[in-house]
Amino acid sequence: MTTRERPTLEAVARRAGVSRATVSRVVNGSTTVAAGIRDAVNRAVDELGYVPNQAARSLVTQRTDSIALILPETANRVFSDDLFFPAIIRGVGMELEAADKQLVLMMTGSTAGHHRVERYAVAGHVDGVLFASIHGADPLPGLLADRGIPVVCSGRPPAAVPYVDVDHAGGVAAAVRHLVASGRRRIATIAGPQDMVAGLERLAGYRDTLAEAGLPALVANGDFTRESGISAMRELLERDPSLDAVFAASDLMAHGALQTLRAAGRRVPSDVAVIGFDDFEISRYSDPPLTTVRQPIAEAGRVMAQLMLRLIGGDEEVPESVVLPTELVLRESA
Amino acid sequence: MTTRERPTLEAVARRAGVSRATVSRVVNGSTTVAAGIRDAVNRAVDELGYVPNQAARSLVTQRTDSIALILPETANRVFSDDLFFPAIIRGVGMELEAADKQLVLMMTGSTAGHHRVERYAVAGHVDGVLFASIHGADPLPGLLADRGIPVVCSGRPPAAVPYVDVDHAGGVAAAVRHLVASGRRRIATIAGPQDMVAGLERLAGYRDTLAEAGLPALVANGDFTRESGISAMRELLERDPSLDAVFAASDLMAHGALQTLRAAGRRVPSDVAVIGFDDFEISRYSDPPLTTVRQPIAEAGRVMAQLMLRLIGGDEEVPESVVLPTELVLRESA
DNA sequence: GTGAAAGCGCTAACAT
DNA sequence: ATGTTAGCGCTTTCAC
Repeated sequence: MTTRERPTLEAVARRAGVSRATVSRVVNGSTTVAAGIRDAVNRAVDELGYVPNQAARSLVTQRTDSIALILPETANRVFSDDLFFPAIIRGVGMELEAADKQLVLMMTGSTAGHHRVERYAVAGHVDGVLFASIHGADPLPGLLADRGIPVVCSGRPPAAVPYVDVDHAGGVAAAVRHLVASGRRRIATIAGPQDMVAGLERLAGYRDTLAEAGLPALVANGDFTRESGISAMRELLERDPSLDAVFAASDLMAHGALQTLRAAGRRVPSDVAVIGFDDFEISRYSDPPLTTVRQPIAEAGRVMAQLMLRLIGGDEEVPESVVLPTELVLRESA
Repeated sequence: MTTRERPTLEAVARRAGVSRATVSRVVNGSTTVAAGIRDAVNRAVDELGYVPNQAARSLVTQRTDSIALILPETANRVFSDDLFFPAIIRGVGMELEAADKQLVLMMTGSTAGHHRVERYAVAGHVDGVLFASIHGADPLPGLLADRGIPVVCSGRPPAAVPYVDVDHAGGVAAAVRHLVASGRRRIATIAGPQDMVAGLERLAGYRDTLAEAGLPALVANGDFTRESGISAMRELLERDPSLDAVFAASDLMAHGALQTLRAAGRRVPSDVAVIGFDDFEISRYSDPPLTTVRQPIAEAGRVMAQLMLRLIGGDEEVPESVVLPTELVLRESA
């Protein structure tokens, strides 16, 4: 390892024949420096390959210019073929890049991970914390907010912090109404995890819309994964062989349902209509292509990042919440 | 914003009636502190909710306990349905978590991003840098290494830095030999991008193994994406309608090829055998399920992280490279 | 417009 | 075993 000595402000100052203060001004783009001196300093910076030491700078400015995005899941879950996290990371990443902030990704499936994140944020490693999804009554967002750390959540959070969400109820209502309108009468659902806002609200939307139409509910539980979709669909077929439609709270579960239906000899959509939720790429390539509710996940990520930047910027007018629209996308499965 | 004052070492010391040095010792787990004092200090820490300021600590220790993982792609590419990056992130993440190091993910599709990363690393924000995949003769790994920053790459890098790779040639040879052994004689390939080691070596492996068997090569170019697989397969069918097998350098391209073949009325595997490379989940769910070369991507990530930890730890014996085995996984498509 | 000087909060010699 | 002291590299008043 070369472990070459990094040049300091001091070294640049000596080389340019000025004081440390002046070098600092030039490096930070202050306008009150004579052009000649500025050029001399810049030359010295280039020659020495000087880059400011971030720790020293943070120590005095109390800023790090980086933002954490917390994914409260294990790495296995975050980077499964569930494309929710990738999308939200993409959205947040684009926005932060534009603002020249560094994105620090943290996965916290374990309790130990949870603790690490808390310490990390409180230690001042980041200027703010974004939460990508929340399970149950996770205390972390509230804890950090109490510590004075700017926090923004995706999905309604258990604490009073700003959040961004999508219109689950509206999307589900559109899906279920579409099924009803096309003559389906035994409409089942495969619900998402009931410790997450997305799971809860999609199930509630299903129940409400069915009740509105005077139709009975039929619910099996899943956890958004394909495997859970496969087994939930089996359970549903067993409990009501006459069902003629199913709304799955995620595309992956809908995809699993498709497999179970095929294995059971049911045709989609003639025997059973299927609708998913997400509009991931998989829904275009499944057999048959999946009718689904599109939710703007990357957009939600962007908006989260925007809110965070405003919080950090000391903006007083930051909205408490932003809800983005969803949209039913019709394909062959329903 | 509560922006509550964070307690400092000084505050804890006053409260516990000891010196700052003693508090520092307790906080950092030094054993040379009397039990009574240690308890008093810990009590003060708890009461005040003290957490060490990371910037101050880094400034003196010259360590940050975080490691960057560079993904030299746009966010769109990293988190497409190409599961290469997720797998490597998972592997790296697990290993670093076990070592209590923080993983900092950075995507650098743009040139601007490239520059940001260089400054970030040189500014001492991280103790070392991992590269997840390299395009062409990317100068960044070499640049950072020259600066004295520990670097580990995935895939043979353009500079003399330690790297981890998988046995592309061996996997491809197994695939092509399997096709030859099952009687195929017009074996085409859909190659990966030729500015990446993985693309180059898989194509070379294809050419070598075919030459060995005395069969002619037929090559179309792709970029690992499904779309490129679709169009490359069209091109191949046009150039040689009699082809009876195709080896695609990625599962996604193989999946695209499957679609084109179906659209063209060819049956798989009876008319045309198809083999992919990756063994992503998609290969189990495609129609028909895909024979493919399994590469241990997550494992490669783990090994990268291990090498990095050893570099940082000052280990003299760090190997220059580690090559992991690949394996042909037989399914219905070939 | 530029320099001198005072810390930011912490760790690590060195004394005791 | 504990305290004293000297910085780590930078930004930022405050003088000039």
